[in-house]
Amino acid sequence: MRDSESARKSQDDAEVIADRLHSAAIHLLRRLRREDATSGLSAPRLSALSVIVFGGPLTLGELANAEQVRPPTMTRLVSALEDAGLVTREADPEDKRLTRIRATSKGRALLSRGRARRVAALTEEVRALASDERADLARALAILDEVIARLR
Amino acid sequence: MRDSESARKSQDDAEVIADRLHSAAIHLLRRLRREDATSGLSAPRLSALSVIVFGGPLTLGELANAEQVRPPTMTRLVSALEDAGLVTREADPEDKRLTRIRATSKGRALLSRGRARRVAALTEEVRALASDERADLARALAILDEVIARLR
DNA sequence: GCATAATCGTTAGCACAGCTAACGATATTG
DNA sequence: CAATATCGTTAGCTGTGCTAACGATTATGC
Repeated sequence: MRDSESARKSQDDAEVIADRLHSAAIHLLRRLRREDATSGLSAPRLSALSVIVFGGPLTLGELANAEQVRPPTMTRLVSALEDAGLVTREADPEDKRLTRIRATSKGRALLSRGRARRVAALTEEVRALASDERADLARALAILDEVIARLR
Repeated sequence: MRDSESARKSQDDAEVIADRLHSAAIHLLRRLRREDATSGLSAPRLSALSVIVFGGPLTLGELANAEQVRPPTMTRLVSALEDAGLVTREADPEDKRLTRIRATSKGRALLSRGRARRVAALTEEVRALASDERADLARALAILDEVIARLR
């Protein structure tokens, strides 16, 4: 294979892979939306709660940043979680502009209890894979995380 | 490692992988939403158009099924594409209940022209990967496609 | 053959997630 | 101490998903 051909092919590959990633993400989320309903929380709310639980208390801005969402969007997500009694808002005594968001015990409980169930269907399918396939997937996810992080 | 440990670990792995997949899909789509705006079409519309262009003329039901979406949702997606002059609806002469949806030349043009641009940022990052990383990703996508298909 | 049942796509109406613009409250700075 | 910057919220828009209900058409059963 000549160099120019090789270069073109690698370029096509990148495009095809990007396309397939895009499509896979769309279809995966459409499927999971349904399963998420079982735990009573939508995917974005669950994702935000997870960050709050595992990332300790955070300000709303930090949270919006972590979730790559604009502040008004995060305000609403947090309000929904607060209404459900899963997180609390408390004013920072140092800087009263800030709102610290903290998970309640109920929020932590829901997350650990729901962890198995909320992506149950997906977990089931992943579990059914051969171990080398699972390894491929895990390796790809590490790569993907970096790709996504670099997309800022 | 004892068998029970091994079994538990593989179970945990499946759960962790499922979680990470979920999270990666959410964040990837949030990032790509912005890029899609460049081509003037949202991700779901682009995805539907792609199926129409490459899958030949389809009925609305077939399309909804292919995209794993309910008929009313697909009706609206198709209406938007039709308003943009990218697809046409035509009644089936055999069975007048059916609507055949076909891509216009404008629709085909947009897709091939926009292909590079619409996931440009993602393509860029994928292209920047080492070739073995790209291979990992491609292999994982094949596995992922099957996992998603089995999620029905 | 004709009434009944099933199928297809649409409409209506709801919930939710994303965005920008604009605004008060608080901190920082000149 | 006045002007400016930052933080979070509110208001209002667009878009995607759903279910329920409905007309139009086709298939079925008597």
